[in-house]
Amino acid sequence: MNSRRDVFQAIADPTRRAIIMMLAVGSMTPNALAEQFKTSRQAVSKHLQILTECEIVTQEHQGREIHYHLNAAKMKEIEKWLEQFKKLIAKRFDQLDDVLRNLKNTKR
Amino acid sequence: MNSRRDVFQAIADPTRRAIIMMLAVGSMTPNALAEQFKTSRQAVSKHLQILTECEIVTQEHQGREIHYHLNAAKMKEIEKWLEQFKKLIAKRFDQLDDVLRNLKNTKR
DNA sequence: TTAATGCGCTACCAAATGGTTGCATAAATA
DNA sequence: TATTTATGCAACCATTTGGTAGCGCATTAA
Repeated sequence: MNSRRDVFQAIADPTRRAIIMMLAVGSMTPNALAEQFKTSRQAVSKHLQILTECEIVTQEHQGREIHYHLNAAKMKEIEKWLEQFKKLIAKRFDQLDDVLRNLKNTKR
Repeated sequence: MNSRRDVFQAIADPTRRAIIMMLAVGSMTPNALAEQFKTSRQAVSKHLQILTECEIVTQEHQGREIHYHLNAAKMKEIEKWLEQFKKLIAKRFDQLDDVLRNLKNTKR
């Protein structure tokens, strides 16, 4: 309920996912980003603010422009969670294997 | 803004992530799930409804109990997105390599 | 200096979210 | 049959979200 600012929140919005993809290619300004989408500059700016709070993005002031850089390392957290998840799934299949093995052994 | 019901929405909430983890181990009823958390049965039920709409979870009626199963395949979508992302990042590093190579070649 | 540009920030708004309480229904139990 | 149990569902509420419009502040251009 409270404003969780984590990676999962960051990638929950499709516009934000698109922004992340753009910044994965190279740093950009809010205006440059906004031109790529159908949303306004302000909307993009708001997403950038959220992404900054999630520590997925950092600012670099260059004159009157602000370049947004991607903190790719932060994305590792998603990968880590997915790995954990996959480990649990694997364990489940292992248990299934055990069951199947037992069935095999006990069958006449 | 509209109610997007996708995998990314599904894992955006920490309680929902926990539910997914529980179901990764084995199918469970709402009551059994609720006992694991500090939230109410109804709250968990609402999350299960969202997860069902996201097609991450399926129901299996068994008498008066409803067993919720995880559709692990759906989680692949996250993995797929992450792969795409990593490909872009890799490309960026490749470009950086090019730059470095050029610097090396042109330096006296 | 004046005008234009890039951007943040503050309302403001409709819709969604996450949660609670209470009721209805179906199944198991006494 | 009466009661308990498992669950969904609707109503309600405070907060968040995603978006727009407009103001203000630097920085660059004319």
